[in-house]
Amino acid sequence: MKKKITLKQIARELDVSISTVSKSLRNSLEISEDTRQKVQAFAKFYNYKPNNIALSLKNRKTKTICIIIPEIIHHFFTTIISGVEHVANENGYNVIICLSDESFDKEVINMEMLANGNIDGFIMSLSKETQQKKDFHHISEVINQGMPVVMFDRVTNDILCDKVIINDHLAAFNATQFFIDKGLKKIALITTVDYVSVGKLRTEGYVNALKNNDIKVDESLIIRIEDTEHYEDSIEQLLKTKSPEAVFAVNELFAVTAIKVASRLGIKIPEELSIIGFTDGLISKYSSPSITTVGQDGIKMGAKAAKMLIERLEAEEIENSVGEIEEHYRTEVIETELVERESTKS
Amino acid sequence: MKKKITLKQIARELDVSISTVSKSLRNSLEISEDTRQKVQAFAKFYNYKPNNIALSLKNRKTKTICIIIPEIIHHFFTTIISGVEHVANENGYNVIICLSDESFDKEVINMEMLANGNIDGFIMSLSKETQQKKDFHHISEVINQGMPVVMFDRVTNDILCDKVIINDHLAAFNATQFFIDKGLKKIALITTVDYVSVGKLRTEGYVNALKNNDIKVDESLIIRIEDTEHYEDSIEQLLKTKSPEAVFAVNELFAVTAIKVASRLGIKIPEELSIIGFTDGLISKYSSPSITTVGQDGIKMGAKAAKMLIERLEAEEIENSVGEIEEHYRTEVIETELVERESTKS
DNA sequence: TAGGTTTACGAAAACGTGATAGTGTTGAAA
DNA sequence: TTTCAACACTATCACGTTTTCGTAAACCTA
Repeated sequence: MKKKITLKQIARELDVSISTVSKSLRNSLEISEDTRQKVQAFAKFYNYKPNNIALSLKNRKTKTICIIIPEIIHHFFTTIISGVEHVANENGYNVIICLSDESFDKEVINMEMLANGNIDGFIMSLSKETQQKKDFHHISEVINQGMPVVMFDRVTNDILCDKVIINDHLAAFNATQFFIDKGLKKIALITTVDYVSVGKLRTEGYVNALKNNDIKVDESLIIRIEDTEHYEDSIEQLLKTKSPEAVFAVNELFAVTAIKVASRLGIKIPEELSIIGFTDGLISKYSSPSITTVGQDGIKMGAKAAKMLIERLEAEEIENSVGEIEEHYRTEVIETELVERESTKS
Repeated sequence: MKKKITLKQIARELDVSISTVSKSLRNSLEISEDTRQKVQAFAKFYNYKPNNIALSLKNRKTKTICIIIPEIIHHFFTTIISGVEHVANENGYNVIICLSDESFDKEVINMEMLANGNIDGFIMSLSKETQQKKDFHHISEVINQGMPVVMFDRVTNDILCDKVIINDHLAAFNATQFFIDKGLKKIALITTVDYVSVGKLRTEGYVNALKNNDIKVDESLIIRIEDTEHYEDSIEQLLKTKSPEAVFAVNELFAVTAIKVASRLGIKIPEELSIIGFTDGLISKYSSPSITTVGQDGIKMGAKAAKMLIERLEAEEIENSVGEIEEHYRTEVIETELVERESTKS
């Protein structure tokens, strides 16, 4: 077992100073051709590679970014990671992932931990608990220390920073309008409780679409699901007692569950019931019937977020030498599109 | 914007030495009660937290581990991450993820990059390309430098290290035997090309189960799918021309595709065709009919791998002070179980 | 040959921390 | 009065880099 070699060891071995070794390896003109070659050959032979931690300490940057997500066993977040990772790697950055497990405390601990030098910036989506508590001090603190943060999907207006979102409101509006255009009026909504920002926005989009078409909003057609809940029964109740013509579900799981329940009840899809879900994941694609869904491109979203973060990081470097910091935060909107499949009439 | 404060700044501010500050904060008895309190109050007020990078440099360990996976948009690997992350966090470790995208080069680059001080150890599953090339020099090099590696799922015998696997052979054997016990004999296999280690093992398990029951292995009932391939047609061909009674697929996607094709062809499941997949992911669960599958507990597997790695890291610390290193590598086998659902007769 | 310039290298500081080894003052025991 | 210990703190080093500054020696110029 041969441990990694350091500049110091090379210096001792070749009987020159550490500076000389360092300069030789960086091809400084200060060093004679002779010495340079000697050092480089030696370094190559012993497979010298600079220690990244030492470099991080010296340069005050780690070339590592952290992405905090509420859940990883969730196709959407997986695609986000994929997008982030790709862009990060292209720019020489590593990615640390942290899972908040939808918990406020874990989110705080992770951020505080990593903010102490480990990383250069954060990309994050808020946990449910954080959104519920509306406590964002850990985020503002980090930003205050000069570390850039980019939020995506589940964001908040209480924090000023770069953001990447989809237009949840519009997407839900369009999905609902899609039903209406097909002549369907009794449209049910399966959504989350209101503190989940995207759930709330999607609910609003649904409501507005109905209002816009002079359709009365029937609260009994709307079910709001708490996360822990066993929601299959609620959906069954809805389909049985209300027999809606269409169901708009704010995520994949709700949509596929609606399909399961419907087929158990002998309701034909899409003839008797049309269904649109949210998030174009594997489930929607491989379910039978496959599910028409609002596609949100996680890869694009993750890539955008990473790009914004890295741009800010590189900009910082210049600013640091120049002087004043330009704090102009942007909010990027990623477009959605309705992916039509078998769960809706064509 | 107030940047993070350092020991040095506190020292200057309070007009004491850096050592005094450091010791005060670590509650050293060398420092008077008075000074200690003063320093601690000041540090708390300015929210002092030690810089992790500096600590890493000093202690020669980063409390960070890296997990390299071939793909993230894949439920199994996602559960692995989840398992690793959980155990890592419990033990105060951070997790860096790297995606090899099934590419040998990316795997090498990632490892070489991070091996230079960034992390304390690796958890990895080989990329397809690496398995194909059978080139593992990057891994042995890292191990040679004294950095522990734990391999999971896609492993190789060419490298000596800790491993976590499932008994792919036995799992496939049992799944096939399950069909046979139901009186099915014409059993098709949808598998991967042979260089994917797990694919190969599962194929062998299938073959052995047949042989064990004196059923002739019919090569025309076996299709081997290259990753890039558009495999839907091959499956359709198989079902149409061979009309098997059962299909054993070595992953979820192959299984669900077989179901799609079968229902398009009007083949009734499970009456005319039984299907068993591999990996108990969301697709198997939410497909209609839902898919009977060989469940491999990714969370348990990831957790085990993380535990093995961390144990080795903590052991190293002791060894370093004691002397000789005990290199006794273990291979843990995670049990699988058949999750029966609608795609097989009960 | 004195003065200046180039060449080729080394010393030291800095990044932030923690451990080890000192140091000066005080008070008490011999 | 001397000696020694206890106390409360400081100096220094080390981790591995890079970079700035300094400086011998060699060379050139007038």
